[in-house]
Amino acid sequence: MRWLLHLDMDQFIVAVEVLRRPDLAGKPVVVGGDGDPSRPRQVVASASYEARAFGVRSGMPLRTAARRCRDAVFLATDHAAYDAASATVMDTLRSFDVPVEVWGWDEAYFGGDVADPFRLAREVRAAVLAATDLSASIGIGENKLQAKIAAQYAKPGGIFQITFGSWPGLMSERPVSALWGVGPKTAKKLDALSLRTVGDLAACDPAVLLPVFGPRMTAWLPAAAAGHGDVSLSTEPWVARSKSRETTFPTDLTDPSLVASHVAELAAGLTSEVVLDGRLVTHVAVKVRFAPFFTYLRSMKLREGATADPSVVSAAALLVLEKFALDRPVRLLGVRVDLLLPGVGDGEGAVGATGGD
DNA sequence: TCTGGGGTCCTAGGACCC
DNA sequence: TCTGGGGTCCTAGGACCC
Repeated sequence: MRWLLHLDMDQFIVAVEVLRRPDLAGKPVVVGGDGDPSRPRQVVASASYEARAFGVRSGMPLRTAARRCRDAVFLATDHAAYDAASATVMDTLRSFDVPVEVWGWDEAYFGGDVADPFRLAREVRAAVLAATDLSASIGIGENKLQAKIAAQYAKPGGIFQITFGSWPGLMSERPVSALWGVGPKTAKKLDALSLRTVGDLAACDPAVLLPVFGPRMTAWLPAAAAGHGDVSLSTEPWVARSKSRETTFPTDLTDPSLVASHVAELAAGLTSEVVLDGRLVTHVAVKVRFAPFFTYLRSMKLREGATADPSVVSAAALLVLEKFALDRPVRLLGVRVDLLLPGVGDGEGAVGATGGD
């Protein structure tokens, strides 16, 4: 029988920090930004269960977190540490004889044709704990959606199984937002159609969805609500489609020449990084967030085709920047470069598509 | 709750071509 | 010629996730 399992590390970022600071175990810990909650424009990346008990949530401003939980210990985010811990977790998972599909720092799908998924889950959980001292929860399902949701039921540190048989009993009364892929906007649109629970959505006539959602969503929503999901496992290493970097300034930028130099630097820096991975840049996008919070994105395909030249990309980024009227204080600047997929020609330089009939 | 950073995918409209 | 029926490319924006 084919089983999909989902490994989900428990409060991963905080857990990695506590490994380095064992004295913090069992305490309210909040990780985010530079770890200084007195500075504005920083948010919570991860909060320990003890901090969550005070209402601290990821995405919340650090200042708010500090107000809600006076005794919390605040720590700066340390991507390199999470990268390293994640690599150990995934290597451990890959040491089992099953396909593994990594989903970010702290999640992975695995499994396939396994006789005893609970046994596999127990062994994986024990191996991860032994290798990293980190706790994982594991969901078992007949597809990825079921496995992913099962992992939430398994938290913390447990194993939980969902099947088509148990799905309605577990999910029918839950809000549509419990489904992976249904966010606040979609939930609101569904609410306007009086579709509030997963059960409502599973039983609805797709014809009522079609005017509000596109054909894809219309097909997907009721299927997901009935517990259907992807059963494939791709072991292909993840290939980035794009790479971006953005900065929120502690105080707004008002000098357009500073804005321009910052954009040029971001673009050149990103290009240098992706070139190290043997990638070429095809498009460049510039993101500007004006005070108080108006965000715009403008982009351009590189006229000269895919390039590895940082100066070409930064010149293009400046061209894109000209699409903005920089007449207001700038709160955030970002640059994204889109990457040529390896093994794909970009058409530039290809001979004579002169065609015609 | 004055609201980060890094990603992916989908849709829609306009330009342009045959 | 006052008007069609595709198709593709490009950009903007929306939505979602961790």
